[in-house]
Amino acid sequence: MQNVEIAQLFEELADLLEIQGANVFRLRAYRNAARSLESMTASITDLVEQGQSLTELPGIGKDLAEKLVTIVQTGELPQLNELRSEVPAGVVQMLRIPGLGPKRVAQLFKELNLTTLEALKAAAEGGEISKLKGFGAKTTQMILEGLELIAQAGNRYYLADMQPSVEDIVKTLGALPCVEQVSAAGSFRRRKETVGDLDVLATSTDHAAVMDALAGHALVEKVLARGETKQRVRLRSGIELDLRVVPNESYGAAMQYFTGSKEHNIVIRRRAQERGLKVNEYRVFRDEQYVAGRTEEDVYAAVGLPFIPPELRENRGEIERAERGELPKLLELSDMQGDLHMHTTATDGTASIREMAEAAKARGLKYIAITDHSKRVTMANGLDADRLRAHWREIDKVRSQVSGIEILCGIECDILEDATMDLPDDVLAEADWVIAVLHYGLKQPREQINKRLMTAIQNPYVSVIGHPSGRIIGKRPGADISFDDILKAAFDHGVMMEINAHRSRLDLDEVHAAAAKDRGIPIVISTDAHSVHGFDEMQFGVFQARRAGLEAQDVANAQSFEQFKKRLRRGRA
DNA sequence: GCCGTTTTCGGCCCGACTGTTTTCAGTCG
Repeated sequence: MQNVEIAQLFEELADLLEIQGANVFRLRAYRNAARSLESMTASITDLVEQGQSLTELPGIGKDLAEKLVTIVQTGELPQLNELRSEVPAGVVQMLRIPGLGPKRVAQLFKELNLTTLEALKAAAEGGEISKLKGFGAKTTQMILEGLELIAQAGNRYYLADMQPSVEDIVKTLGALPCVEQVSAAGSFRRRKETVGDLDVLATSTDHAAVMDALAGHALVEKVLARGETKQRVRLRSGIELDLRVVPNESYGAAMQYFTGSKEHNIVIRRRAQERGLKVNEYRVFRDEQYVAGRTEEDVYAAVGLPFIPPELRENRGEIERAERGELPKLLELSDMQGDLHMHTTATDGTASIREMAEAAKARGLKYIAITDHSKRVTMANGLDADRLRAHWREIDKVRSQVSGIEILCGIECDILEDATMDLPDDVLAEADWVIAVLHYGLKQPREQINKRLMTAIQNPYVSVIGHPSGRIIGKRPGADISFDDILKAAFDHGVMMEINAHRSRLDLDEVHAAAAKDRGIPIVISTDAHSVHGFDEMQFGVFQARRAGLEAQDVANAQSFEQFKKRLRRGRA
C-alpha cells in the first residue's frame, strides 16, 4: 500500500471520529500522522516489512505505530471498519459543504437520520432542516448552495488556473488611492499545486472602500460574508476568495499569518510563547506592548529566525533549518537556461521544430531538446524508428537555420508494460537526450512498476525519467513506486529525474524532488510544451522546485549548456 | 493520540464572522 493511501485512512478515521465528537487533539494526532506519512519518501510498507521502528517518525507514537503495522499486514484497520459501520459515508461527505462542520453534520445524522447527500438535499428543500435547533433559513440556503458547489466541481483548483484572476484582483485593489500594500497570501503564495480558496491581504485606512472595490470587480459573482476586517466572495470560476484589510503596521504580521501554512504557524506561535511573546494577525506583542509586525522579516526576527520563503512554510523541517542558518537559496525562474521536454507537429504538438526553437530562443532559453512521442503512444501519432530518424534529420536542418540556441535530438520513449523500451537500443543510442516515461499500465503492481523503471534506469542510453509517477493532479493517482529504490538506482546509473512543469502534472512532487536532491541526483525541470505557449508552464515547475528546497545548482538545465553537457552520462550530447 | 532536560501528566495557536443564540456555538483559515 502506498503512503498516501495509508494517510487517507488516517484522514478518514479523523473525519469519522470528529463527527462522533472525539477529542480535538486526538483528531489532530491522526491528521498530523497523515501529513507525516505524505511527506516521507521511505515506504511505510517497506519499513514494516523490514521490521523497523515506526515510533521514530514524527507524529507516530506507540498506538499509531501499531495501527500502521495492522494496515500494512492486513490491508485494513478494524477501528476504521467499525466507525464506518456507525457513520455512513454520505455523512462524512457532508463535511465538504462549506459551513457544515462536524457538530452540525452529527446533528443532521442523529436527529434527522440523514445519511446521503441526496437525503440532505431533500430535507433542506422540504424545510425539515430549518426546524432543527441551531439551524435556520440561512443555514438551509447555505447547505443547498454547498450541495450545488460539490456537484459541479471538485473543491480544489490548479494554482496555474487561478493565477490570472488573483493577479487581476491584486492589481485592481493596488490601484485604489486608499490602499497602501496588497498581496496574495495563503496557499497561492506558498505556490501549492492546487488551491482550495484564495487569500488577498491589503492595508488601508478605508476598509469599506477596499471591500466595495472587490465586491464590484468583474470576476466576483457574490459576496458571501462581510465584516469589519474580512470579506469573503465567490468568483465566477466557483472558487472563494478571502480579503483581509489591516492597518499598515500590521502588514507583516498579517502576511505571515495568512500565508500559513497552519502547521508552520502553529510552530511559530509556540516559539513566540516560549519567548514570552504572542503573535496574532496584527502584531507580535509582549504584555500588550507592540514588538513587531510591519514586515514579515520583523515577525520572524522576533521569534529568532531569518525570513523563511513562503514556498517552504509547511513545517517540514524549514524552521529547524532556518534556526541553523541553512535555508537554501531557492531557484529562480530567471535561472532556467534550457527546456528539455517538448513536442512538435511530428506527434501531438501544434508547432514545427523551427517554431518551437524560435519561441524558446525568444524567451531567452539557450538550449532545448525536441522530444516527441515514441510509437506506443498511437493516439499522439508516436514515432517508430524510421520516422524518428527522419525527424532528427529535420532537427539537424533547423539547427543550421536558427542560431543562438542549441537543439538536442531527443525522444520521449515509453517504457512498455512488459518492462521493455518502446524503441530498440541502437535507435536510442543515436539520440542526444532520451526521456523514459510510463504512460500506460500505471495501475500495475509495485513490483512490475519497479521492474519497468529499473529497465529504463539501467538502459545506458536513457538520460532522465520523465514525469516519474504519471499522476494527473486531482484526476489520476500516480503509479505505486518504491521511490527509495528508484532514486538509489538513478543515482548509481547517472540518470536524472524530471520535474514536469505542466500544471496538471508537477511530477516529481516536492517531497520526492527534495529526496532526489538529497541523494545528489540532478533534477531537470521541463515544460512538456505542446505549443509555443507551453513554455509559459516553466514557472510552475520552478515553483514546485522551490517548494522542494532546490537551488540553481541542483537543477541540470539551470546550468549553461557546457555545464549541462558535463552532467550527461558519458558519451552523450 | 503525541510529546517532553523545567513536565511521563497536562498541555496541545488564535481570532473573525455568521446565525440564531439572549451571551455564544460552530465553522473557517
